[in-house]
Amino acid sequence: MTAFLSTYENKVDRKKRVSVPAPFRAALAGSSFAGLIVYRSFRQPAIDAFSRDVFYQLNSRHLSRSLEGDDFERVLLGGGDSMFETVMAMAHEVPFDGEGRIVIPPALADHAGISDRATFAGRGNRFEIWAPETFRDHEDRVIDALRRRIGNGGGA
Amino acid sequence: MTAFLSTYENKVDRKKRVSVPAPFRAALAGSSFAGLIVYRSFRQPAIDAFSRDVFYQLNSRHLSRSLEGDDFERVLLGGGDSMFETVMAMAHEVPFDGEGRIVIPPALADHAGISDRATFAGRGNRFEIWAPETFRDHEDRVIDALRRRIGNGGGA
DNA sequence: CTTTGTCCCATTGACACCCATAATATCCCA
DNA sequence: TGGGATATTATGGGTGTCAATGGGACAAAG
Repeated sequence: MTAFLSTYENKVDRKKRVSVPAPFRAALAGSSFAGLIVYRSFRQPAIDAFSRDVFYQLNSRHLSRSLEGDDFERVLLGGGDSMFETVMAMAHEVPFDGEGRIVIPPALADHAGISDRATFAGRGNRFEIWAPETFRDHEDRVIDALRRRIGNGGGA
Repeated sequence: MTAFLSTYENKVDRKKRVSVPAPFRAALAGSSFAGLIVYRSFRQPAIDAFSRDVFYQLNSRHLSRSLEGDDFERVLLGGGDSMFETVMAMAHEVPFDGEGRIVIPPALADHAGISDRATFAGRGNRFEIWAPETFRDHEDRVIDALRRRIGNGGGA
């Protein structure tokens, strides 16, 4: 499976459309659905985005785990994993238009503070969508923390 | 896999292209992708370069580890491994052209201070790209430090 | 009838691909 | 061993293609 790599910044046009970077679309090719799964990030002022296939894979894995444990109650009634169930309810399916653009659901754009530009940040198996300034600040802080943690050991 | 050895200096042409030294390209032969993964070095004013295959292996291991552990929260929320995620976002995939050249992403060239010439320094499993003067200064200092250490700590 | 969203087509600007040349290293054979 | 032939590299530049963006037409919804 291809990974989501690198960071891209694109324009949100006046119809609220934004191009998903071509390399990310390529990583999604072969998916049963031309589009994305998105939801509000729990930890950050950002949007989490997945391939629909990975999402479905997660779901079936979740189901088989309950079945293997003969936990019929759980399969039928749910519960016991509110995180999982909450995310499923929060998720939006957003389709591509003919040019590979999406419309970010207003509630999510709001949460991320996205208005006229959007940053797509690859995270391997998924990617995130941010307001550009917010993203820069956030990454600067994270990189600083990492640099402090690894020190300049080895230096050479 | 062959290692990246020795140091080469090449010209950056007016289209910002620079030839990757042939021995380094040879070391990358057999990769599924004719090109490199590059990102800003954490510690130095330089660019780190990897084989793409190494990167993708990292990623798929990362996912399968989470799935095998049924760690849905980790997959869905991310945030469990900031080094991994940060590098994924910082990384650029740069393809070779027919002649084995790459275009260094402007942000990275800037970070390394590269304008019209670039130095490729082999580091075994990876290599680095520097501005020539910066590289010379840096190596001088490192070699000096090493020499002092050996001289004092002694033995031979 | 107005509004919202989807589809389709046009524009532009960057870059990947192509070919050409020069410089270097390598090989082969006398 | 020398010297020319040959392959491989590094470099320069033109051009077609595709991605990103903009906007209009049409359909669905209120």
